[in-house]
Amino acid sequence: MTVRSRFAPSPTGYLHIGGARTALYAWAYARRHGGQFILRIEDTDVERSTPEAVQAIVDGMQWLGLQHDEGPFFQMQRMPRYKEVIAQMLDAGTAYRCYTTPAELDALRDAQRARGEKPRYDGRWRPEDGKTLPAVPEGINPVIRFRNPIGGAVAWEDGVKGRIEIANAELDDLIIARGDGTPTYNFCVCVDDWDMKITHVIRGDDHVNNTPRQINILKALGAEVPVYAHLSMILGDDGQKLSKRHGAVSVMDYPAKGYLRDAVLNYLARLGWSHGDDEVFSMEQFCQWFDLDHITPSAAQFNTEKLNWLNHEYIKKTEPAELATLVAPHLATLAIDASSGPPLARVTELLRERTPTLVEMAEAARYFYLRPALNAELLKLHLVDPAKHALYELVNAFASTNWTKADISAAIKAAVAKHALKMPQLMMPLRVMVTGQTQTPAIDAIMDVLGREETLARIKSGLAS
RNA sequence: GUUCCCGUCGUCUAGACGGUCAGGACGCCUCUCUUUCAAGGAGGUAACGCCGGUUCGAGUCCGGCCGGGAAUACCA
Repeated sequence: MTVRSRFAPSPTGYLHIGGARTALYAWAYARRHGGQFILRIEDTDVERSTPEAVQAIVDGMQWLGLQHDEGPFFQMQRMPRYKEVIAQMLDAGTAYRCYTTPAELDALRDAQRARGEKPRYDGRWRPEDGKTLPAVPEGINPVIRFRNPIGGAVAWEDGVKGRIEIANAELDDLIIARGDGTPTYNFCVCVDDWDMKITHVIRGDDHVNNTPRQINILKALGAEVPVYAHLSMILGDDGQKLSKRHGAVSVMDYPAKGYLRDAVLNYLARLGWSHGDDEVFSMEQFCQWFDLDHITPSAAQFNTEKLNWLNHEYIKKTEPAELATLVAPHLATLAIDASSGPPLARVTELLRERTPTLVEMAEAARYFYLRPALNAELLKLHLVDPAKHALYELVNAFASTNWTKADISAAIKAAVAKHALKMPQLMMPLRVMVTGQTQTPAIDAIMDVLGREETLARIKSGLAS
């Protein structure tokens, strides 16, 4: 049996972080077992589905690098097939027409609730041996209901949660086609999973309650029941359920915030699944290790601090040239022209040790490309008398210094020694004059990258102030 | 209300068979390195929701409770 998993989002908004993790796990499971991963768009909710959302999902999957082997399939394009199956079920007696109106249903449920009962369809149109059905009313388009088994229970071995069993008595005859003939979600899923030969359904926790119904439908269809694995949800940083208000973050927000794809993937992989103590691993490793047994059943809280750490780990490992390509769009966002200064790769090499995200890296790169304004306050603090004299000398020395980090450093150290100063007494004023700030990479390295001409211009203007 | 799911450091988690000082990671704190700040190195802080039961022994098994979530739609 070859494994076939699927990701089946409904296109009602962007691909959010929870959906991304679900997709990642379903994808990894197929990869792990040499199977296929199918993308299916569940767009039967015509009211809420939009083409923009479809595009957003596709874009998100693409950024994540989660390639599907088949699809995307659209449920709206499968209507004839659903109708065909419904006709078959009507013939087979596993489904039936129900003429109860929505208003009647509401009244029924209200009455049941008033009596403290569980609201459910009472089966008034359900055919039974020896039962006389009501007369078919005029002018009502019937819905089609699934004839759910009466006794016993539905049970399955959930890949994440273990054995789950629900009594059929808890399940009523759900509607599988509306009055206008359009099929409903629980039914479409069954037909799709069946037709697409899905062997493993890895999806969100919110579908646990649908599972017994789907299993019953699948059985009525004579279909093979797939393995189900239900993932618990991801909570926001604050422990609250993710929603629009809570940065219910689209995955596409992550590249915009300067996160690397592999870092996001790694973080998501680790959020709810584990492989012993392993924290940092590649997607190749993940695909070899991933299994259902080590998925946590409980909800996970998203932790941006840890994502930042992981992202930084990845940034530190990325080649400067590659980082240059990655950070370029962020520089553009900040209106920094990277062609107006030193090669970007030299800058990223200096910065990668200290910036956890590409956005921070871009911000930190600013003074390489734009001469910083003199900061009077910092100059006053660091450009003090004993050092000032040495700095004037140093500027002269720099004119003939071989412009490499080592030689620049040697020149500074010579000046420190000659004037009996402490290292920071020269390093700090230089740092402030050259970069306009006090927290930067090693100042000799910065001067080297910036170039002699620009560096000296900045120092002179600082000394003259 | 009813059904189902979930409950280990602040956070992510390890935890086959019941016996571990309950381990790792992020964060935080301390020290260290140092050319500022980071990064790095070395330490430290901190958890089995509660109550019973079974057992020589329970995070692990059983029961109850509490807390959180989901479903109970002609949404998906």
